[in-house]
Amino acid sequence: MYIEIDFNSDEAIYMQLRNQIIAAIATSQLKEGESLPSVRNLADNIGVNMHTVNKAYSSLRQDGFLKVDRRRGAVVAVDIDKLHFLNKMKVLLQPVVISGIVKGISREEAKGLIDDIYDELGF
Amino acid sequence: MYIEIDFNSDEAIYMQLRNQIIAAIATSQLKEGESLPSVRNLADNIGVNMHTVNKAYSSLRQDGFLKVDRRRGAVVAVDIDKLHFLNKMKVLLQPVVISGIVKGISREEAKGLIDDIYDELGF
DNA sequence: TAATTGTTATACTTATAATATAACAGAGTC
DNA sequence: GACTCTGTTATATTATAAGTATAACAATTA
Repeated sequence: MYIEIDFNSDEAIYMQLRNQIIAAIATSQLKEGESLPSVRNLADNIGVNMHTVNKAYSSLRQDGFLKVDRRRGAVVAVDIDKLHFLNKMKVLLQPVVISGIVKGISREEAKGLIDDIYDELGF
Repeated sequence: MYIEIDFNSDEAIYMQLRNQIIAAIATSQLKEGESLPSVRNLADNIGVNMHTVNKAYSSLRQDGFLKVDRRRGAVVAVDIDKLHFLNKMKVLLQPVVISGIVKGISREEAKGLIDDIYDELGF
């Protein structure tokens, strides 16, 4: 697990952590059933507080990317409720896409960006 | 201009304002060259502080959705630098789309969401 | 002159992010 | 049994950002 935190970013540390872990799952650097570093261990590694890592893990658990195994700590366990997530995803995409529309970005150009992202991850 | 603020939302008021103004531009409720309500006027209407509206206007100006005409106040004036905005848009879409990939949402399903958003706005 | 425009400055309150210690219950190891 | 490690919870503190509250400024309009 290679995590890189930008402390000058305006994005919260726990969100950077969250997004990078999800990306690691998407690229199979983290596989279903695999354990993540302990909150204390990862916190030491990247030089942040334990609670910051815990907040990232908690939100990942909340959104169905992790489960907690008392024996093995935080484990990758993606629960897939596509319908629910499609709605959530649309809400998140909406403001970004609408800004694009105003800026003259065509439907096909927007879909091109989606293609780019899928391509770069090898999907 | 119909603006509706959800004070219980976790989305900042000035961001709700910003997104709704951009959406109004996209749907031609606000047209190029049209004036927006004054910061004080709009602030009174929706029941927030003047500075909250000013923050929304400032960020819209910064991102090239408005210009300030000393005679007419804040005016819709979309400056279009597509290339720059495509890059910005990709960065914003990335974490959302990657989450979708992990949740098993296919490339075509993601593009379907883009279509939905364009369709709903009539583009 | 009076009123309006966006903008800037200052001060205050509130909410959230992040840090710092500390403790807990459950599980594994010696 | 003693010890260590797991996520989790509690409490307190600091820092930053959001939002409110007044006030003033220069430019413009009536």
